Formats: sequence, structure tokens, C-alpha cells
Amino acid sequence: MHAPFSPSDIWFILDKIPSGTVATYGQLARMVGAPSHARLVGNILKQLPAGSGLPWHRIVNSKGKISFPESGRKYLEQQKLLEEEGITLLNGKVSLKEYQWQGD
DNA sequence: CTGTTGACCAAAT
DNA sequence: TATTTGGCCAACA
Repeated sequence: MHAPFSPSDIWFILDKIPSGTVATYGQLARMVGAPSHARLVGNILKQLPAGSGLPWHRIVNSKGKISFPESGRKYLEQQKLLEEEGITLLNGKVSLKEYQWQGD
């Protein structure tokens, strides 16, 4: 046994996050049984193939913010994708009602 | 092997 | 409410 979980575990969950909702890195980590590996989740998203079709943009950090440098190119891309599905950022944060798994 | 990095987080301040 | 701090741990150099 090497990694606490495999990338496909994350892909599987990611694929089931509905449009118009978001989840956090920590939530995904807990859902695959590796609560201390939120950072690894982010690392896996970073490795995601370009045309995967997976909604990587629906993942934000525990503060409800986009985990890219503000106004950076990646930041703006994620913001755009979110807005396209009706999620707007207030003070750089998504509103709570957008979270799919409030309790997990 | 040691040291650094990072799409993070929760608790303390 | 906002910022800082300490912890985390796989991946990489």
C-alpha cells in the first residue's frame, strides 16, 4: 500500500458533484477516508488532464475561496466556470447554500 | 538520505 | 471578523 488513496477515487467523487454546487478539498479527503490529505487532493486536481470534463472548478478551500492567487489567470478561469453555473463570489467567497455536503 | 513545496485545515490569537 | 500559527504529509529535488 502506498498512497492513501488513488486519483481515480477522487475522480469518481468529483464526477458526481452537481453543477451549481461546490465542495472543499477537505471534504473530498474525508470522503475517501484520508482526512489529513486535503493537500494531496489539490495535488491530484493539479495533475488532471486538460480535457477530462471533470468539474475541478467546483472545489474550493475550507474558507469558501478559490485556492489560486487572486486575479491570477487560473483564478479568473475558475471564477468564470463557477459563474457560468450560477455561483457568484461575494467577498471572494461562495455562499454556504452552494455546498452540497454540509455535513458529510 | 535531508530539505522544500503546496489548488489545505483548524485552532488560537 | 481577520490574521497568524502550527500541523499535516505525499511528492519532488
